[in-house]
Amino acid sequence: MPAASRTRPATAERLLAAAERLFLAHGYDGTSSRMLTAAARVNLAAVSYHFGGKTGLFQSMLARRLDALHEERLALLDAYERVAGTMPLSCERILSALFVPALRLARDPKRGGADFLRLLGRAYVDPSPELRAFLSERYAPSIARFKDAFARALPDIAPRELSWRLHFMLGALAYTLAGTDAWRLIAALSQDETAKPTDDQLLLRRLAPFLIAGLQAPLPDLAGEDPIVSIADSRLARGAVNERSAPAVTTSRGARRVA
Amino acid sequence: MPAASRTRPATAERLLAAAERLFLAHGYDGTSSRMLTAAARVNLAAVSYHFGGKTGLFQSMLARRLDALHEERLALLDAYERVAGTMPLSCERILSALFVPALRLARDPKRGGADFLRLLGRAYVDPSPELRAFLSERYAPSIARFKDAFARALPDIAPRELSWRLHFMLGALAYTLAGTDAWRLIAALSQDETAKPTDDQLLLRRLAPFLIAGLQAPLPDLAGEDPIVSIADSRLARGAVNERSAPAVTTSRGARRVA
DNA sequence: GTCTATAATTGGATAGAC
DNA sequence: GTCTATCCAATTATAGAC
Repeated sequence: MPAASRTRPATAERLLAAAERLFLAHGYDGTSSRMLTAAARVNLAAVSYHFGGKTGLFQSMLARRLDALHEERLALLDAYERVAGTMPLSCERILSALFVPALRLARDPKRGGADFLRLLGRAYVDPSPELRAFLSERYAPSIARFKDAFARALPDIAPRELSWRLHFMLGALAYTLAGTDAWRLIAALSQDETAKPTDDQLLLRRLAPFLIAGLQAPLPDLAGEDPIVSIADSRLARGAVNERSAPAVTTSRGARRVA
Repeated sequence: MPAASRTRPATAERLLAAAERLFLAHGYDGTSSRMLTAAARVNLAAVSYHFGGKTGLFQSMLARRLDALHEERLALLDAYERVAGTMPLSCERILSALFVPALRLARDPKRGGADFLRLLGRAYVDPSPELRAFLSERYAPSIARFKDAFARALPDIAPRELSWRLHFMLGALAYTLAGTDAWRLIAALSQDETAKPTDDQLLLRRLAPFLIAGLQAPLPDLAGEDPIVSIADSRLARGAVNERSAPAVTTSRGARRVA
Protein backbone atom coordinates (compact mmCIF):
# COMPACT_ATOMS: atom_id res chain seq x y z
CA MET A 1 0.00 0.00 0.00
CA PRO A 2 1.54 3.28 -1.10
CA ALA A 3 0.89 6.60 0.57
CA ALA A 4 -2.87 6.28 0.81
CA SER A 5 -4.48 9.54 1.83
CA ARG A 6 -1.70 12.01 2.35
CA THR A 7 -2.49 14.69 -0.15
CA ARG A 8 -5.36 14.71 -2.64
CA PRO A 9 -4.57 16.80 -5.69
CA ALA A 10 -7.87 16.27 -7.44
CA THR A 11 -6.87 12.90 -8.87
CA ALA A 12 -7.73 10.86 -5.82
CA GLU A 13 -10.77 13.01 -5.27
CA ARG A 14 -12.07 12.40 -8.76
CA LEU A 15 -11.53 8.71 -8.35
CA LEU A 16 -13.56 8.72 -5.16
CA ALA A 17 -16.36 10.58 -6.88
CA ALA A 18 -16.39 8.19 -9.81
CA ALA A 19 -16.30 5.28 -7.39
CA GLU A 20 -19.46 6.44 -5.67
CA ARG A 21 -21.29 6.65 -8.93
CA LEU A 22 -20.02 3.51 -10.64
CA PHE A 23 -19.94 1.15 -7.69
CA LEU A 24 -23.53 2.09 -7.05
CA ALA A 25 -24.61 1.49 -10.62
CA HIS A 26 -22.76 -1.76 -11.26
CA GLY A 27 -21.68 -3.18 -7.94
CA TYR A 28 -18.15 -3.93 -6.86
CA ASP A 29 -17.41 -6.80 -9.19
CA GLY A 30 -19.27 -5.17 -12.04
CA THR A 31 -17.04 -2.11 -11.90
CA SER A 32 -13.54 -2.39 -13.34
CA SER A 33 -10.61 -0.16 -12.59
CA ARG A 34 -10.69 0.85 -16.24
CA MET A 35 -14.24 2.04 -15.97
CA LEU A 36 -13.35 3.99 -12.85
CA THR A 37 -10.28 5.67 -14.28
CA ALA A 38 -12.02 6.42 -17.56
CA ALA A 39 -14.95 8.06 -15.78
CA ALA A 40 -12.63 10.02 -13.51
CA ARG A 41 -10.43 10.99 -16.46
CA VAL A 42 -7.33 9.83 -14.65
CA ASN A 43 -4.71 7.26 -15.40
CA LEU A 44 -5.24 3.59 -14.75
CA ALA A 45 -2.25 3.34 -12.46
CA ALA A 46 -3.69 6.02 -10.18
CA VAL A 47 -5.91 3.45 -8.51
CA SER A 48 -2.95 1.47 -7.29
CA TYR A 49 -0.88 4.50 -6.49
CA HIS A 50 -3.44 6.33 -4.38
CA PHE A 51 -5.44 3.51 -2.86
CA GLY A 52 -3.36 0.40 -3.27
CA GLY A 53 -5.90 -1.23 -5.53
CA LYS A 54 -9.57 -1.48 -6.32
CA THR A 55 -10.57 -2.72 -2.88
CA GLY A 56 -8.67 0.13 -1.26
CA LEU A 57 -10.52 2.64 -3.37
CA PHE A 58 -13.84 1.08 -2.49
CA GLN A 59 -13.20 1.08 1.24
CA SER A 60 -11.79 4.59 1.23
CA MET A 61 -14.82 5.84 -0.63
CA LEU A 62 -17.17 4.14 1.80
CA ALA A 63 -15.35 5.08 4.98
CA ARG A 64 -14.95 8.73 4.11
CA ARG A 65 -18.69 9.35 3.85
CA LEU A 66 -19.78 6.86 6.44
CA ASP A 67 -17.48 8.06 9.21
CA ALA A 68 -18.82 11.57 8.86
CA LEU A 69 -22.41 10.36 8.71
CA HIS A 70 -22.12 8.27 11.86
CA GLU A 71 -20.36 10.98 13.79
CA GLU A 72 -23.05 13.43 12.88
CA ARG A 73 -25.74 11.00 13.90
CA LEU A 74 -24.15 10.34 17.26
CA ALA A 75 -23.62 14.04 17.88
CA LEU A 76 -27.27 14.73 17.18
CA LEU A 77 -28.34 11.89 19.44
CA ASP A 78 -26.12 13.29 22.17
CA ALA A 79 -27.63 16.72 21.73
CA TYR A 80 -31.15 15.35 22.01
CA GLU A 81 -30.27 13.41 25.11
CA ARG A 82 -28.65 16.43 26.72
CA VAL A 83 -31.86 18.37 26.25
CA ALA A 84 -34.05 15.52 27.44
CA GLY A 85 -32.02 15.04 30.59
CA THR A 86 -33.06 11.86 32.35
CA MET A 87 -36.23 11.41 30.31
CA PRO A 88 -36.03 8.79 27.57
CA LEU A 89 -36.13 10.17 24.06
CA SER A 90 -39.17 9.60 21.90
CA CYS A 91 -38.89 7.23 18.96
CA GLU A 92 -39.42 10.22 16.73
CA ARG A 93 -36.39 11.98 18.16
CA ILE A 94 -34.19 8.95 17.75
CA LEU A 95 -35.35 8.44 14.20
CA SER A 96 -34.65 12.04 13.43
CA ALA A 97 -31.10 11.59 14.73
CA LEU A 98 -30.80 8.83 12.15
CA PHE A 99 -32.60 10.60 9.34
CA VAL A 100 -31.61 14.22 9.57
CA PRO A 101 -27.87 13.68 8.99
CA ALA A 102 -28.71 11.29 6.14
CA LEU A 103 -31.02 13.89 4.68
CA ARG A 104 -28.38 16.58 4.93
CA LEU A 105 -25.94 14.30 3.20
CA ALA A 106 -28.42 13.43 0.45
CA ARG A 107 -28.93 17.10 -0.22
CA ASP A 108 -25.27 17.95 -0.50
CA PRO A 109 -23.65 16.80 -3.76
CA LYS A 110 -20.26 17.70 -2.32
CA ARG A 111 -20.69 14.97 0.27
CA GLY A 112 -21.90 12.31 -2.09
CA GLY A 113 -25.52 13.30 -2.46
CA ALA A 114 -28.31 10.82 -2.86
CA ASP A 115 -26.04 8.52 -4.82
CA PHE A 116 -24.06 7.71 -1.73
CA LEU A 117 -27.16 6.90 0.27
CA ARG A 118 -28.28 4.51 -2.40
CA LEU A 119 -24.85 2.94 -2.43
CA LEU A 120 -25.09 2.58 1.32
CA GLY A 121 -28.43 0.86 1.05
CA ARG A 122 -26.87 -1.57 -1.34
CA ALA A 123 -23.88 -2.20 0.87
CA TYR A 124 -26.21 -3.18 3.72
CA VAL A 125 -27.55 -6.12 1.74
CA ASP A 126 -24.29 -7.21 0.16
CA PRO A 127 -23.27 -10.63 1.44
CA SER A 128 -19.57 -10.17 0.72
CA PRO A 129 -17.75 -11.22 3.91
CA GLU A 130 -15.11 -8.53 3.56
CA LEU A 131 -17.67 -5.78 3.30
CA ARG A 132 -19.70 -7.25 6.13
CA ALA A 133 -16.70 -7.38 8.41
CA PHE A 134 -15.67 -3.88 7.46
CA LEU A 135 -19.06 -2.39 8.24
CA SER A 136 -19.58 -4.43 11.39
CA GLU A 137 -16.29 -3.64 13.05
CA ARG A 138 -16.31 -0.01 12.09
CA TYR A 139 -19.84 0.93 13.05
CA ALA A 140 -20.93 -1.54 15.69
CA PRO A 141 -20.51 1.01 18.53
CA SER A 142 -22.70 3.51 16.74
CA ILE A 143 -25.40 0.91 16.17
CA ALA A 144 -25.28 -0.12 19.80
CA ARG A 145 -25.79 3.46 20.93
CA PHE A 146 -28.96 3.74 18.90
CA LYS A 147 -30.23 0.43 20.12
CA ASP A 148 -29.84 1.60 23.69
CA ALA A 149 -31.77 4.73 22.90
CA PHE A 150 -34.62 2.77 21.35
CA ALA A 151 -34.64 0.37 24.28
CA ARG A 152 -35.22 3.29 26.65
CA ALA A 153 -37.87 4.75 24.37
CA LEU A 154 -39.75 1.45 24.13
CA PRO A 155 -39.53 -0.10 27.61
CA ASP A 156 -42.42 -2.46 26.89
CA ILE A 157 -40.64 -4.16 24.01
CA ALA A 158 -38.36 -6.97 25.16
CA PRO A 159 -34.72 -6.58 24.09
CA ARG A 160 -34.86 -9.55 21.80
CA GLU A 161 -38.03 -8.39 20.14
CA LEU A 162 -36.59 -4.93 19.82
CA SER A 163 -33.55 -6.31 18.01
CA TRP A 164 -35.82 -7.82 15.42
CA ARG A 165 -37.79 -4.67 14.94
CA LEU A 166 -34.69 -2.58 14.53
CA HIS A 167 -33.59 -5.09 11.96
CA PHE A 168 -36.87 -4.75 10.06
CA MET A 169 -36.62 -1.00 10.32
CA LEU A 170 -33.11 -1.01 8.97
CA GLY A 171 -34.36 -3.15 6.12
CA ALA A 172 -37.11 -0.79 5.10
CA LEU A 173 -34.66 2.07 5.38
CA ALA A 174 -31.88 0.43 3.40
CA TYR A 175 -34.24 -0.75 0.72
CA THR A 176 -35.78 2.67 0.43
CA LEU A 177 -32.40 4.30 0.22
CA ALA A 178 -31.06 1.79 -2.26
CA GLY A 179 -34.27 2.19 -4.24
CA THR A 180 -32.93 1.89 -7.73
CA ASP A 181 -36.12 0.79 -9.35
CA ALA A 182 -38.13 1.97 -6.41
CA TRP A 183 -39.26 4.95 -8.38
CA ARG A 184 -40.14 2.97 -11.42
CA LEU A 185 -41.99 0.47 -9.29
CA ILE A 186 -43.87 3.13 -7.43
CA ALA A 187 -44.85 4.81 -10.68
CA ALA A 188 -46.11 1.49 -12.01
CA LEU A 189 -48.10 0.84 -8.85
CA SER A 190 -49.72 4.25 -8.61
CA GLN A 191 -50.61 5.35 -12.09
CA ASP A 192 -52.80 8.03 -10.57
CA GLU A 193 -49.82 10.26 -9.90
CA THR A 194 -46.21 10.30 -11.02
CA ALA A 195 -43.69 9.82 -8.28
CA LYS A 196 -40.96 12.37 -7.82
CA PRO A 197 -37.56 10.72 -7.52
CA THR A 198 -35.99 13.87 -6.16
CA ASP A 199 -38.23 14.45 -3.19
CA ASP A 200 -36.30 12.58 -0.57
CA GLN A 201 -37.77 14.64 2.21
CA LEU A 202 -41.29 13.56 1.37
CA LEU A 203 -40.01 10.03 1.21
CA LEU A 204 -38.63 10.11 4.72
CA ARG A 205 -41.69 11.86 6.07
CA ARG A 206 -43.74 9.01 4.74
CA LEU A 207 -41.31 6.43 6.02
CA ALA A 208 -41.19 7.72 9.59
CA PRO A 209 -44.82 6.99 10.57
CA PHE A 210 -44.56 3.56 9.02
CA LEU A 211 -41.48 2.71 11.02
CA ILE A 212 -42.72 4.16 14.27
CA ALA A 213 -45.98 2.27 14.07
CA GLY A 214 -44.05 -0.90 13.36
CA LEU A 215 -41.73 -0.34 16.29
CA GLN A 216 -44.65 0.18 18.63
CA ALA A 217 -46.75 -2.67 17.28
CA PRO A 218 -48.38 -5.16 19.67
CA LEU A 219 -46.17 -8.07 20.49
CA PRO A 220 -46.47 -11.15 18.31
CA ASP A 221 -48.03 -14.34 19.58
CA LEU A 222 -45.19 -16.82 19.34
CA ALA A 223 -47.08 -19.84 20.61
CA GLY A 224 -48.65 -22.48 18.38
CA GLU A 225 -47.44 -25.63 16.71
CA ASP A 226 -47.80 -25.49 12.96
CA PRO A 227 -46.31 -22.18 11.86
CA ILE A 228 -48.10 -22.04 8.55
CA VAL A 229 -51.52 -22.60 10.04
CA SER A 230 -50.64 -20.27 12.87
CA ILE A 231 -49.67 -17.48 10.57
CA ALA A 232 -52.55 -17.97 8.24
CA ASP A 233 -55.23 -18.44 10.86
CA SER A 234 -54.49 -18.07 14.55
CA ARG A 235 -52.55 -14.88 14.54
CA LEU A 236 -53.65 -13.39 11.25
CA ALA A 237 -57.34 -14.19 11.37
CA ARG A 238 -58.10 -11.44 13.87
CA GLY A 239 -60.76 -9.15 12.53
CA ALA A 240 -61.68 -11.45 9.68
CA VAL A 241 -64.75 -13.13 11.11
CA ASN A 242 -66.25 -13.98 7.77
CA GLU A 243 -63.28 -16.12 6.87
CA ARG A 244 -64.08 -18.71 9.51
CA SER A 245 -64.02 -21.74 7.22
CA ALA A 246 -60.64 -20.85 5.82
CA PRO A 247 -58.36 -23.40 7.56
CA ALA A 248 -58.98 -26.05 4.94
CA VAL A 249 -58.23 -23.48 2.29
CA THR A 250 -55.06 -22.39 4.01
CA THR A 251 -53.31 -25.59 3.10
CA SER A 252 -55.15 -25.71 -0.19
CA ARG A 253 -53.80 -28.22 -2.62
CA GLY A 254 -55.18 -26.02 -5.36
CA ALA A 255 -52.35 -23.63 -4.74
CA ARG A 256 -49.82 -26.26 -5.58
CA ARG A 257 -51.57 -27.60 -8.61
CA VAL A 258 -51.50 -24.27 -10.37
CA ALA A 259 -47.75 -24.45 -10.69
CA MET B 1 -29.30 -19.68 -27.95
CA PRO B 2 -29.37 -23.47 -28.17
CA ALA B 3 -32.25 -25.63 -27.05
CA ALA B 4 -32.79 -24.02 -23.69
CA SER B 5 -35.05 -26.08 -21.48
CA ARG B 6 -36.09 -29.12 -23.47
CA THR B 7 -34.91 -31.97 -21.31
CA ARG B 8 -32.98 -31.78 -18.06
CA PRO B 9 -30.88 -34.85 -17.44
CA ALA B 10 -29.38 -33.78 -14.15
CA THR B 11 -26.69 -31.62 -15.72
CA ALA B 12 -28.88 -28.57 -16.21
CA GLU B 13 -30.49 -29.25 -12.87
CA ARG B 14 -27.19 -29.32 -11.06
CA LEU B 15 -26.17 -26.11 -12.73
CA LEU B 16 -29.36 -24.46 -11.55
CA ALA B 17 -28.75 -25.63 -8.01
CA ALA B 18 -25.19 -24.38 -8.02
CA ALA B 19 -26.38 -21.11 -9.51
CA GLU B 20 -28.76 -20.50 -6.62
CA ARG B 21 -26.02 -21.03 -4.12
CA LEU B 22 -23.18 -19.20 -5.81
CA PHE B 23 -25.06 -16.23 -7.25
CA LEU B 24 -26.41 -15.63 -3.78
CA ALA B 25 -23.02 -15.79 -2.14
CA HIS B 26 -21.06 -13.74 -4.67
CA GLY B 27 -23.52 -11.88 -6.84
CA TYR B 28 -23.83 -12.12 -10.58
CA ASP B 29 -20.56 -10.52 -11.56
CA GLY B 30 -18.72 -12.16 -8.71
CA THR B 31 -19.66 -15.63 -9.91
CA SER B 32 -17.79 -17.03 -12.90
CA SER B 33 -18.96 -19.77 -15.21
CA ARG B 34 -15.98 -21.76 -14.06
CA MET B 35 -17.04 -21.49 -10.45
CA LEU B 36 -20.52 -22.61 -11.41
CA THR B 37 -19.45 -25.61 -13.44
CA ALA B 38 -16.89 -26.65 -10.86
CA ALA B 39 -19.45 -26.53 -8.05
CA ALA B 40 -22.00 -28.41 -10.14
CA ARG B 41 -19.36 -30.93 -11.22
CA VAL B 42 -20.29 -30.47 -14.86
CA ASN B 43 -18.36 -29.33 -17.87
CA LEU B 44 -17.72 -25.70 -18.60
CA ALA B 45 -19.41 -25.87 -21.98
CA ALA B 46 -22.64 -27.03 -20.37
CA VAL B 47 -23.51 -23.46 -19.43
CA SER B 48 -23.59 -22.37 -23.05
CA TYR B 49 -25.21 -25.56 -24.27
CA HIS B 50 -28.10 -25.62 -21.84
CA PHE B 51 -28.71 -21.97 -21.15
CA GLY B 52 -26.97 -20.07 -23.90
CA GLY B 53 -24.57 -18.41 -21.48
CA LYS B 54 -24.19 -17.15 -17.96
CA THR B 55 -27.04 -14.67 -18.17
CA GLY B 56 -29.34 -17.37 -19.48
CA LEU B 57 -28.49 -19.59 -16.56
CA PHE B 58 -29.13 -16.78 -14.13
CA GLN B 59 -32.51 -15.90 -15.57
CA SER B 60 -33.60 -19.53 -15.87
CA MET B 61 -32.66 -20.12 -12.27
CA LEU B 62 -34.59 -17.07 -11.11
CA ALA B 63 -37.66 -17.61 -13.28
CA ARG B 64 -38.11 -21.25 -12.37
CA ARG B 65 -38.53 -20.56 -8.68
CA LEU B 66 -40.18 -17.22 -8.98
CA ASP B 67 -42.88 -18.29 -11.41
CA ALA B 68 -43.93 -21.06 -9.08
CA LEU B 69 -43.82 -18.76 -6.06
CA HIS B 70 -45.97 -16.09 -7.66
CA GLU B 71 -48.50 -18.57 -8.97
CA GLU B 72 -48.82 -20.07 -5.55
CA ARG B 73 -49.27 -16.66 -3.98
CA LEU B 74 -51.95 -15.66 -6.45
CA ALA B 75 -53.76 -18.96 -6.01
CA LEU B 76 -53.80 -18.50 -2.26
CA LEU B 77 -55.04 -14.95 -2.61
CA ASP B 78 -57.79 -16.17 -4.92
CA ALA B 79 -58.77 -18.83 -2.41
CA TYR B 80 -58.98 -16.29 0.38
CA GLU B 81 -61.08 -13.97 -1.73
CA ARG B 82 -63.44 -16.76 -2.73
CA VAL B 83 -64.06 -17.47 0.93
CA ALA B 84 -64.43 -13.82 1.82
CA GLY B 85 -66.94 -13.18 -0.94
CA THR B 86 -67.58 -9.47 -1.33
CA MET B 87 -65.92 -8.54 1.96
CA PRO B 88 -62.43 -7.09 1.69
CA LEU B 89 -59.67 -9.30 3.02
CA SER B 90 -57.84 -8.35 6.16
CA CYS B 91 -54.24 -7.24 5.91
CA GLU B 92 -53.31 -10.34 7.80
CA ARG B 93 -54.87 -12.55 5.18
CA ILE B 94 -53.14 -10.76 2.34
CA LEU B 95 -49.83 -10.93 4.11
CA SER B 96 -50.30 -14.61 4.68
CA ALA B 97 -50.90 -15.08 0.95
CA LEU B 98 -47.51 -13.47 0.49
CA PHE B 99 -45.75 -15.25 3.33
CA VAL B 100 -47.11 -18.75 3.39
CA PRO B 101 -45.90 -19.74 -0.09
CA ALA B 102 -42.54 -18.15 0.65
CA LEU B 103 -42.38 -20.07 3.90
CA ARG B 104 -43.22 -23.33 2.15
CA LEU B 105 -40.50 -22.63 -0.35
CA ALA B 106 -37.99 -21.78 2.33
CA ARG B 107 -38.72 -25.08 4.03
CA ASP B 108 -38.29 -27.20 0.92
CA PRO B 109 -34.69 -27.70 -0.15
CA LYS B 110 -35.91 -29.26 -3.38
CA ARG B 111 -37.41 -25.93 -4.37
CA GLY B 112 -34.42 -23.82 -3.47
CA GLY B 113 -34.88 -23.54 0.26
CA ALA B 114 -33.96 -20.48 2.23
CA ASP B 115 -31.06 -19.80 -0.09
CA PHE B 116 -33.40 -18.88 -2.89
CA LEU B 117 -35.35 -16.49 -0.71
CA ARG B 118 -32.14 -14.76 0.25
CA LEU B 119 -31.17 -14.57 -3.39
CA LEU B 120 -34.54 -13.06 -4.12
CA GLY B 121 -34.09 -10.45 -1.46
CA ARG B 122 -30.82 -9.55 -3.05
CA ALA B 123 -32.29 -9.36 -6.53
CA TYR B 124 -34.86 -6.85 -5.29
CA VAL B 125 -32.15 -4.36 -4.43
CA ASP B 126 -29.92 -4.96 -7.44
CA PRO B 127 -29.79 -1.89 -9.67
CA SER B 128 -28.83 -3.79 -12.81
CA PRO B 129 -31.20 -2.57 -15.54
CA GLU B 130 -31.50 -6.00 -17.14
CA LEU B 131 -32.55 -7.63 -13.91
CA ARG B 132 -34.91 -4.80 -13.10
CA ALA B 133 -36.61 -5.06 -16.48
CA PHE B 134 -36.82 -8.82 -16.19
CA LEU B 135 -38.48 -8.72 -12.78
CA SER B 136 -40.76 -5.81 -13.62
CA GLU B 137 -42.18 -7.20 -16.83
CA ARG B 138 -42.57 -10.69 -15.55
CA TYR B 139 -44.21 -10.01 -12.21
CA ALA B 140 -45.93 -6.66 -12.53
CA PRO B 141 -49.39 -8.26 -12.84
CA SER B 142 -48.86 -10.24 -9.68
CA ILE B 143 -47.77 -7.15 -7.78
CA ALA B 144 -50.77 -5.21 -9.03
CA ARG B 145 -53.14 -7.89 -7.78
CA PHE B 146 -51.73 -7.64 -4.29
CA LYS B 147 -51.84 -3.90 -4.36
CA ASP B 148 -55.52 -4.02 -5.20
CA ALA B 149 -56.14 -6.36 -2.33
CA PHE B 150 -54.35 -4.06 0.10
CA ALA B 151 -56.21 -1.07 -1.28
CA ARG B 152 -59.52 -2.75 -0.44
CA ALA B 153 -58.26 -3.80 2.97
CA LEU B 154 -57.10 -0.28 3.82
CA PRO B 155 -59.73 2.05 2.35
CA ASP B 156 -58.59 4.96 4.49
CA ILE B 157 -55.10 4.99 3.02
CA ALA B 158 -54.88 7.01 -0.18
CA PRO B 159 -53.57 5.05 -3.19
CA ARG B 160 -50.42 7.09 -3.41
CA GLU B 161 -49.70 6.70 0.27
CA LEU B 162 -50.43 3.01 0.02
CA SER B 163 -47.89 2.61 -2.78
CA TRP B 164 -45.25 4.02 -0.50
CA ARG B 165 -46.16 1.78 2.36
CA LEU B 166 -46.12 -1.29 0.20
CA HIS B 167 -42.72 -0.21 -0.95
CA PHE B 168 -41.48 0.09 2.63
CA MET B 169 -43.03 -3.24 3.43
CA LEU B 170 -41.32 -4.88 0.50
CA GLY B 171 -38.08 -3.35 1.70
CA ALA B 172 -38.31 -4.77 5.18
CA LEU B 173 -39.28 -8.10 3.68
CA ALA B 174 -36.53 -8.20 1.08
CA TYR B 175 -33.92 -7.10 3.55
CA THR B 176 -35.03 -9.68 6.05
CA LEU B 177 -34.99 -12.39 3.44
CA ALA B 178 -31.64 -11.34 2.04
CA GLY B 179 -30.35 -11.14 5.60
CA THR B 180 -26.79 -12.23 5.05
CA ASP B 181 -25.30 -10.63 8.07
CA ALA B 182 -28.68 -10.18 9.63
CA TRP B 183 -28.04 -13.00 12.03
CA ARG B 184 -24.62 -11.78 12.97
CA LEU B 185 -25.98 -8.28 13.44
CA ILE B 186 -28.89 -9.48 15.52
CA ALA B 187 -26.57 -11.50 17.69
CA ALA B 188 -24.37 -8.47 18.20
CA LEU B 189 -27.33 -6.30 19.12
CA SER B 190 -28.92 -8.67 21.60
CA GLN B 191 -26.17 -10.33 23.55
CA ASP B 192 -28.78 -11.50 26.04
CA GLU B 193 -29.81 -14.35 23.80
CA THR B 194 -28.33 -15.98 20.73
CA ALA B 195 -30.40 -15.66 17.59
CA LYS B 196 -31.39 -18.76 15.72
CA PRO B 197 -30.65 -18.41 12.02
CA THR B 198 -32.81 -21.40 11.14
CA ASP B 199 -36.07 -20.29 12.63
CA ASP B 200 -37.62 -18.59 9.67
CA GLN B 201 -41.12 -19.13 10.97
CA LEU B 202 -40.42 -17.17 14.11
CA LEU B 203 -38.88 -14.52 11.94
CA LEU B 204 -41.99 -14.07 9.84
CA ARG B 205 -44.24 -14.16 12.87
CA ARG B 206 -42.27 -11.29 14.28
CA LEU B 207 -42.24 -9.47 10.97
CA ALA B 208 -45.99 -9.63 10.39
CA PRO B 209 -47.08 -7.41 13.32
CA PHE B 210 -44.40 -4.90 12.45
CA LEU B 211 -45.58 -4.64 8.86
CA ILE B 212 -49.27 -4.55 9.68
CA ALA B 213 -48.80 -1.78 12.19
CA GLY B 214 -46.80 0.15 9.63
CA LEU B 215 -49.43 -0.30 6.96
CA GLN B 216 -52.15 0.95 9.28
CA ALA B 217 -50.13 3.82 10.71
CA PRO B 218 -51.68 7.28 10.95
CA LEU B 219 -51.14 9.36 7.85
CA PRO B 220 -48.04 11.57 7.72
CA ASP B 221 -48.30 15.31 7.90
CA LEU B 222 -46.82 16.43 4.60
CA ALA B 223 -47.15 20.18 5.16
CA GLY B 224 -44.33 22.42 6.34
CA GLU B 225 -41.53 24.32 4.67
CA ASP B 226 -38.16 23.24 5.94
CA PRO B 227 -38.05 19.47 5.81
CA ILE B 228 -35.26 19.04 8.30
CA VAL B 229 -36.87 21.21 10.92
CA SER B 230 -40.22 19.66 10.13
CA ILE B 231 -38.99 16.15 10.59
CA ALA B 232 -36.98 16.93 13.66
CA ASP B 233 -39.51 19.09 15.40
CA SER B 234 -42.98 19.62 13.96
CA ARG B 235 -43.84 16.09 13.05
CA LEU B 236 -41.50 14.18 15.31
CA ALA B 237 -41.81 16.25 18.46
CA ARG B 238 -45.24 14.89 19.34
CA GLY B 239 -45.24 13.43 22.80
CA ALA B 240 -41.87 14.89 23.67
CA VAL B 241 -42.91 17.92 25.65
CA ASN B 242 -39.69 18.17 27.59
CA GLU B 243 -37.71 18.70 24.44
CA ARG B 244 -39.23 22.09 23.80
CA SER B 245 -36.02 24.02 23.41
CA ALA B 246 -34.63 21.63 20.86
CA PRO B 247 -35.01 23.62 17.60
CA ALA B 248 -31.72 25.39 18.04
CA VAL B 249 -30.09 22.06 18.73
CA THR B 250 -31.66 20.48 15.70
CA THR B 251 -29.47 22.42 13.34
CA SER B 252 -26.63 22.22 15.82
CA ARG B 253 -23.27 23.18 14.42
CA GLY B 254 -21.77 20.94 17.00
CA ALA B 255 -22.85 17.99 14.91
CA ARG B 256 -20.78 19.14 12.02
CA ARG B 257 -17.75 20.06 14.04
CA VAL B 258 -17.30 16.57 15.34
CA ALA B 259 -16.42 15.35 11.86
C1' DG C 1 2.48 12.44 -9.25
C1' DT C 2 1.58 10.95 -13.71
C1' DC C 3 2.00 8.14 -17.61
C1' DT C 4 3.04 4.14 -21.07
C1' DA C 5 3.73 -0.45 -21.61
C1' DT C 6 3.28 -4.85 -20.24
C1' DA C 7 3.00 -8.81 -17.28
C1' DA C 8 0.15 -12.48 -15.48
C1' DT C 9 -4.30 -14.03 -14.83
C1' DT C 10 -8.92 -14.87 -15.57
C1' DG C 11 -13.12 -14.10 -17.94
C1' DG C 12 -17.04 -16.06 -21.40
C1' DA C 13 -17.75 -18.48 -25.40
C1' DT C 14 -17.10 -22.05 -29.00
C1' DA C 15 -15.26 -25.54 -32.44
C1' DG C 16 -15.00 -30.09 -33.09
C1' DA C 17 -13.99 -34.85 -31.36
C1' DC C 18 -16.54 -38.45 -29.12
C1' DG D 1 -25.25 -34.56 -24.45
C1' DT D 2 -20.68 -34.32 -22.99
C1' DC D 3 -15.95 -33.20 -23.10
C1' DT D 4 -11.16 -31.19 -24.36
C1' DA D 5 -8.74 -27.65 -26.08
C1' DT D 6 -8.47 -23.22 -27.40
C1' DC D 7 -9.48 -18.36 -28.79
C1' DC D 8 -9.76 -13.83 -27.59
C1' DA D 9 -11.26 -10.05 -24.84
C1' DA D 10 -10.81 -7.96 -20.40
C1' DT D 11 -9.08 -7.89 -15.89
C1' DT D 12 -5.65 -6.22 -11.90
C1' DA D 13 -1.36 -4.87 -10.86
C1' DT D 14 3.33 -3.23 -11.60
C1' DA D 15 7.80 -1.74 -13.57
C1' DG D 16 10.09 2.03 -15.09
C1' DA D 17 10.35 6.39 -18.02
C1' DC D 18 9.23 11.21 -17.39
